[in-house]
Amino acid sequence: MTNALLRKLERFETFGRVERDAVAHLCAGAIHHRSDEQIGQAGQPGVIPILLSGFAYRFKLLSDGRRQIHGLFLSGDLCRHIYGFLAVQGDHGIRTLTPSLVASVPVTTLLGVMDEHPRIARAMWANMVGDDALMREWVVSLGRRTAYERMAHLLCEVFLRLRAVGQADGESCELPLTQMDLGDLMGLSTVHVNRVLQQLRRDGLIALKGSQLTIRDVAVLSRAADLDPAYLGLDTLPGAGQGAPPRARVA
Amino acid sequence: MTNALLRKLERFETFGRVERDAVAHLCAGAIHHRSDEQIGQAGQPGVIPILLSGFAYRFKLLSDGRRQIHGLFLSGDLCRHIYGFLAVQGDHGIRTLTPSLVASVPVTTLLGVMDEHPRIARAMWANMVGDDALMREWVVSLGRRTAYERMAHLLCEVFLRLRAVGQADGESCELPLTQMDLGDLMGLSTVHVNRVLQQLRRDGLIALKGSQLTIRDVAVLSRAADLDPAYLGLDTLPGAGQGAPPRARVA
DNA sequence: CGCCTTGTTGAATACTGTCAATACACGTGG
DNA sequence: CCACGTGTATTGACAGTATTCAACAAGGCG
Repeated sequence: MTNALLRKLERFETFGRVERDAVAHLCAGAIHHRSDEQIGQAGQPGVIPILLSGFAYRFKLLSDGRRQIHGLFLSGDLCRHIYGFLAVQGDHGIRTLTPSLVASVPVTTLLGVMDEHPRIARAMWANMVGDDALMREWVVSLGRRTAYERMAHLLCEVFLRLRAVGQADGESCELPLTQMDLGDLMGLSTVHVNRVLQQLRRDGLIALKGSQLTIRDVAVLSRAADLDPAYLGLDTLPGAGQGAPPRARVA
Repeated sequence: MTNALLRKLERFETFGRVERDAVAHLCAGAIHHRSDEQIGQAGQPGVIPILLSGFAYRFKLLSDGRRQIHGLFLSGDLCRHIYGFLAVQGDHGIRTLTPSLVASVPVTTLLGVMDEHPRIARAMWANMVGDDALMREWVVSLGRRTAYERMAHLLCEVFLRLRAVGQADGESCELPLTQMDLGDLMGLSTVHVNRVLQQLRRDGLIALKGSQLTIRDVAVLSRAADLDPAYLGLDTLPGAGQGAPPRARVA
């Protein structure tokens, strides 16, 4: 299995052997986590967890126990913003959904590598831009899409993101989330998630058995989700071909 | 009137005259915009609009006209992430809510200043961390808070953010949003916004006439909103007293 | 004064949540 | 191999929240 982080970054920039080695080196020392285990504890604020395999999520609990998931991480994802090291980040938790391989990279190390390898840096920043777009899209979904559209949108998003890193098998992919997780992800009750899912099945848009998601027709599902086909950067790659970007130190 | 950006950044770092001048210099050449005018057009991707006075918002439209606002900008706010220059950013628009003074700062200039003034850089990054926390909190609100809590939370947030930059008058502040804007901000219909607002008034938590918002008791309203008192960094200032952070080039 | 935007209200409807019961799958221990 | 327990999925009935539609009021502005 090739390094998931590398695979992701290479969607934005073309790397040479040196860069590939540097990225691989970053991920050396990754450790395995079990399912439903916390990662990126507040205890180590200077460290960025990078998910090399598995699924994880970021969430917040309200005082009465309501949970909202506000980040879903797939292979190759950074579980924290690079500059997030500045903050205590005590306002949320990060947990695995499946057994996962996680590299805990000190920010200093990461920034050092980015400093030395401009192409890696550019890919990293482009990657963050994508994460932000994702976050904005979630806000749009939660605020203005119906439960049905929201679910369609989420399933599309996950499928496309997984496919982008080579983890989709044709029109199928893993979706190791319980209906409760899906609910906390999209602001719905478990029961309603169940009903919406069935509706999507009845409409012939998806199949879902166990944690195996199959999308009958991405185009159709996208339309049902009012998904902007460009937003995941699946056609154009931001940052590419714009010449040398300006530079500045993080701090 | 002192520079709003400077005021904001100085919440995170203590500046000397040199830094203050540098920040002020960044904002030279700011231009006035009228109400309901687009700023930060896609045409100039390398430029970051900085709001020096007034109110603005960032939004996305769905294909059938539904609008979701996913960013609210007050004096001193950057309307775009620093690294956002990498992307086309065509997925959303930014508009003023009131007459506003906006400095359009080229990313190169901004990064140059940050490169030269570490304290400014640190403050900028800390500021971005705060923006991210805000975004996450919005997701939580939209997903898991009731309309009543959501509204309470938003009003608290705006008031606290304005107070932090000296734009609150005691327990009152400006809120130049129509009920329709509020609805698009929090994923509610205009009618429901109206009803929730009235309930908040009846409960004695707020007063709202015209664009003047008065909060009877921030603590009580916070509790109604299930607002985490620490999340706006209103007690502790992230980044302060952590020693010299590591460094890396943006690209 | 009349127009337009914004705010307010009521009634009917639609959507989503809650509660409670049942079914199903999987792993453990007997 | 089966019984059992746990977690997840499914279903129905009902309650509650939020939306839609429609009308009207209030205020600013030319």
